[in-house]
Amino acid sequence: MLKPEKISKRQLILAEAAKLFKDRGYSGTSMRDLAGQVGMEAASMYNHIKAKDEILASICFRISDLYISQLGEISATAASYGDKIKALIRLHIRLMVEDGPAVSVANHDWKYLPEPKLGEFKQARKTYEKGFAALIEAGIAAGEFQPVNVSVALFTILSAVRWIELWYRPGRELSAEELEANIITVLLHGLERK
Amino acid sequence: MLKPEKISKRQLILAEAAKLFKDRGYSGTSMRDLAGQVGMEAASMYNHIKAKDEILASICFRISDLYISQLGEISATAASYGDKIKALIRLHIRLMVEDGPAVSVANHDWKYLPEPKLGEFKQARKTYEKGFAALIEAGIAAGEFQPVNVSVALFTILSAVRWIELWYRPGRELSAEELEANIITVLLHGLERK
DNA sequence: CCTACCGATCGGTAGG
DNA sequence: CCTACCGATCGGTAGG
Repeated sequence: MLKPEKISKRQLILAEAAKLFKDRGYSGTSMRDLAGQVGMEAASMYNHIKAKDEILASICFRISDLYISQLGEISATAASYGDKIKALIRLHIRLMVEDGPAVSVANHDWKYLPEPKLGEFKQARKTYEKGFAALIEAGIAAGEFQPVNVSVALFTILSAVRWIELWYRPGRELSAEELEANIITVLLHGLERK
Repeated sequence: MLKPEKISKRQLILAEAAKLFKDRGYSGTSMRDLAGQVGMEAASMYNHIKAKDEILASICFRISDLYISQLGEISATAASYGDKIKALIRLHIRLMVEDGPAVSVANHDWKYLPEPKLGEFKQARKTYEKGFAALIEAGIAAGEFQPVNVSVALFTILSAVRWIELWYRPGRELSAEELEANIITVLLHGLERK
């Protein structure tokens, strides 16, 4: 028999955990902090989750799975490399706006995963980075992009979109669409006027 | 009477703390971890520092003071706005390579500062960001830069240089000079070939 | 889902 | 700079 209540309680714990981990870090968040946010005693949470690090793993891998599957879809389209990069930038911004705390945890707190989860996550991240880098490399080979160092281009783009969660507040002054357009301008066309 | 030994012991504690905070986070690093790294008992460190959070504050404000004073010097030169931005990018890369762990702590662990230090640090960061933004704004007004949203340009540049410490290993494949040149190309000229 | 509790570890102090 | 120790809090379990 399915227990929909148990599933949603677990989701609630994961969602509140993402918010707390984002604000105070994984080590800085106690199971009692989290229990208070969820509205139960710390001991009761163990009916829904196995351990503190299982919460962390669940958040991190949900996000990395999402990114990897989306990258696959975007890579498989017939668009130009410039348009594929733009689609990836939009993907990052959209996920950041819709799922901010979890994205933040996957970006910063993954290092507290215990082995072997830590190794698996690093592997997943490397898979994503390699797929992204392959698009940049192909764009250079096709003459679409400048012949820059691929790692520098990759991490400049990734860092620009990852840092959004640290300063961007939706609605205030800049809409998500304007944010996308401006980041694409800076990264693809450059700050300097030609 | 000056006690040069005490001063250098304190510096040693601060240097080792920066490395541990970078790797495990502030909350994830215990005073016993740190004491082990320094080569003394946890209790003995209190002869050199007042409290754990005083270590954090010392690291964070040393870095923020450095950035603010350097920004002032660069702003005061007669260079073009493009050259001023380039000089700031080089400053960030140089400090990252020379003082990586401390820069990393100032970028990530400042949020664990207790009040009123937390407010002071946020203020210092805002001062730096406003000075940087003023250069971008002036560059746009002078027709040197494209009319992009200033916040987007500012944080795209800042994030690109801050993220370097998470992936760049000096010497391997890419020298610091090549790194500088490539980042400047992507950020100022854009990835797409014109 | 709660009460009661475990052993371990935390930042920090007393006293020498 | 060390030994010895403090009260608080940690992640987690037993038992209901």
